Amino acid sequence: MKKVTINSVAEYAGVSKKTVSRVLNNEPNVSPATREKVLKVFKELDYKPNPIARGLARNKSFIIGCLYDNPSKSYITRVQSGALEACHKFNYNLLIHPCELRGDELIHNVDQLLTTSRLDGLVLTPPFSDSQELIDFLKTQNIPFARVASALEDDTSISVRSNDEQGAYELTEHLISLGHKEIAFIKGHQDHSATEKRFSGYQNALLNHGIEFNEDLVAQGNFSYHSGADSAKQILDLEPMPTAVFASNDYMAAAVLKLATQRQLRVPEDISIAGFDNAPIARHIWPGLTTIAQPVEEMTRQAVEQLILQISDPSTEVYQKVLEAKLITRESTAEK
Amino acid sequence: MKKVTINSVAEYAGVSKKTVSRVLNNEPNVSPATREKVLKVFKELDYKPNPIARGLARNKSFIIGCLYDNPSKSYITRVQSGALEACHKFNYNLLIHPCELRGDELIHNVDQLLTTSRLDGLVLTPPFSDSQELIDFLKTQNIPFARVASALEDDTSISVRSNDEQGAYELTEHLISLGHKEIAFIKGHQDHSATEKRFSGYQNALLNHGIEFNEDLVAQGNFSYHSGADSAKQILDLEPMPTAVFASNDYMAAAVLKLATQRQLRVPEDISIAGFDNAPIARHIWPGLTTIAQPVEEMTRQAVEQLILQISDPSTEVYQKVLEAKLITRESTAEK
DNA sequence: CGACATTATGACACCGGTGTCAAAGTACAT
DNA sequence: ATGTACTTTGACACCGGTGTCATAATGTCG
Repeated sequence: MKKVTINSVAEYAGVSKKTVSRVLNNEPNVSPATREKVLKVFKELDYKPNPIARGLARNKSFIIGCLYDNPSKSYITRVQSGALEACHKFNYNLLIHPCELRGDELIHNVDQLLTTSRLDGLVLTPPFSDSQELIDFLKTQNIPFARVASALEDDTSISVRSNDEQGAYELTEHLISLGHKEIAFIKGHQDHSATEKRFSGYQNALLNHGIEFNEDLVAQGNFSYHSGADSAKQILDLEPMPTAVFASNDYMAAAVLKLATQRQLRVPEDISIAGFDNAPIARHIWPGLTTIAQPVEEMTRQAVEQLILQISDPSTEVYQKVLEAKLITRESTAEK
Repeated sequence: MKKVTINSVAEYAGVSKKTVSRVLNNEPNVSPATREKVLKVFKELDYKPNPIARGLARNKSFIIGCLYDNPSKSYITRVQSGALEACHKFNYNLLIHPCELRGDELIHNVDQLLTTSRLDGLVLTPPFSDSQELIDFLKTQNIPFARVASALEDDTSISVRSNDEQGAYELTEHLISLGHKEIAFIKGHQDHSATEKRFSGYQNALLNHGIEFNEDLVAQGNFSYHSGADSAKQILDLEPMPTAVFASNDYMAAAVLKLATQRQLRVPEDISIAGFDNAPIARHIWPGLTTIAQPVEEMTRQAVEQLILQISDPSTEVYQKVLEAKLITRESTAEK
């Protein structure tokens, strides 16, 4: 079986390569008769244009890269799923590239990625979307990129995030409205801008409701389940024990719930627990976790969609958007 | 800033394109002096070969595609992580492509994928690795592929799986050894070959220990948490209630645990629960789930590695391997 | 030192498309 | 019939590499 290329199609149809190319790309100035004829040959020969050849000619790959370094599997898959949705809408494909934020390796690693696969653009997810160093590098490389879920101020690059501060504020307010005053807080990873945002949401809610902020109630996590387990120990060992715990994501909240249950504490009767993200685990455990739903897929979908628009027309205005986060109450929080 | 291509390098170094190409690919027959000179120019101009051009000339993309349709996020990320490990070892990249098994769309969808991105090979994960239709199609397309975690017999394609039947057998035996006789079973998705394997492992263990198989104790799930919740209801409503439940994966087991806890049943005192896969959730909940650890990353890593070897040398012998599954006991199972 | 093998190098076609531009064809007004 | 504008088409260069093959340079040996 011989390969079907634009040349064989042209020969078979009795027209020039260029005319075939015109039909292929729906370009104008092809007579209906010719177009018809070529299309028929496409079918007959089952012609499939070679994307690599096209890529070479147009200097495009129709591939978007997705960078991440995140312990949460569900977060990653949600990001991927949103990105894929946008990609497929525009006939792009998605290449995934997990790598580590830390170390001088990062820039080199990304450079390597760009070298080995001509990506048309890059989606950055936290913590990369917060890395000024990486952003600067990508600008020098002149490669389009979009940032997801980053609070970092940079109005020259596409950014879609959700309102972390607002979300944390609402959740804290929810706990306060249930009568809680000693509300412990588990912080996220220091490299994520969301970490500080969520923390200030918590602090501001306390402030506005006349509750004094107590540093002893704050534990430093890093978004991983493991760090949540450590923080849980620290918090549940406090005397007096706080009546509520607000963890910066659901995995850490799940870790608190696990330890609490192990210690025969009743949740929410003895202690209320809340998370952030509305990860699947939040509803896979009992009691279900009160949390803040962050529209991860939607953020990524929009970011990638805008990225692709930016790629096709670099003069497109830079898109920056903040989506709403939403409180979801489940069984893990209750009146004090 | 002008683009640095093989031509500019050649000109600058005062040699021909071809010589530059030789240096680039570490081909022999280049004098040390020339090689040195060209390498120096690479550095000076910061030359990066264009992978697309190379791809066109060699008819290769250095990209592997990964196909999946799986409700388990952790499974997907584990698959990806194993695949990436192998890819990066050989300087390949990974393109992900979730799609649905059902419907005539599948073949068309995959065909589309192959058309829009010249993949060098494809990794199939369940249920695709079990789809004879897809396998046949890929063979006609002459595109190399490797199957992960599939019990489907096909010794002409690369396959790495774990011993599902053995794993299920051991787990069931574990429950029996704890004194359980009424052991409910939740089956997985019908399209996965692992589903039947795990089921027969369960049945054989019962048989070999003189316990009569009782069809009423079997519920049909599909590996999703949701289906686990439905099956859990069915099983926990049985009278008398079984003393143990073996779910075909950890998500479904977690659903059983959740419902049991909701109903104030004590696990494992009132009922033992076990899963399969050793997904993260198995240790993120309390009590931790007794389960079977399946080396998902390792399976995928080996599969992709072999796939790449196959790509570089089609005469390579077809690799087929069965890895061991391992029993992990946690707190969710105990003496009857 | 000449005959011959071996190594080093470059010219050129090629991979399969797209972009540019000129030429040919067609429509319509004068 | 002729001029003009517009549509349709193809020739050819080009994207940035690799493969083939001829030729030039070097090494080896009697």
